[in-house]
Amino acid sequence: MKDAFFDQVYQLVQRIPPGKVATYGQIARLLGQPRAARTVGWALRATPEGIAVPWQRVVNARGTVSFRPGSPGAVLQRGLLEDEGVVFDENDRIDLRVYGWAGLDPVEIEQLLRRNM
DNA sequence: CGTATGACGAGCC
DNA sequence: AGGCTCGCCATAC
Repeated sequence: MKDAFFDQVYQLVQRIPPGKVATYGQIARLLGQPRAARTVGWALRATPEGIAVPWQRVVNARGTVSFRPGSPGAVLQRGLLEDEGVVFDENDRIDLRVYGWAGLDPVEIEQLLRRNM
């Protein structure tokens, strides 16, 4: 497929339902690049403001926001998630067993990506 | 075309 | 437990 990895990330992240979160590594694995977690973060950082990508629904493997604590980005991401009903515990962590997104089947991934090439 | 850059993650200490 | 190192890899320059 001709789409750059970044675009694949955007396509998949748009499938995360409100109130659920996925991890960088999970997105990377679902796209068939299990070692590209950092690149997923890079892609989200570069998210075009024009398109509606729910970037706030992607957190790190520990269930925490990956911005420097107290930074504008961190406050914004947490606020957006809480507005969707996601709960942070006393350690600023999200229980992925509760709010973690199940992801998509390989077949669904293929269809999703093929649709946009 | 080589080097740098992380919104990561697993493992080691 | 919590911090630190080191590998990773698509892009940017």
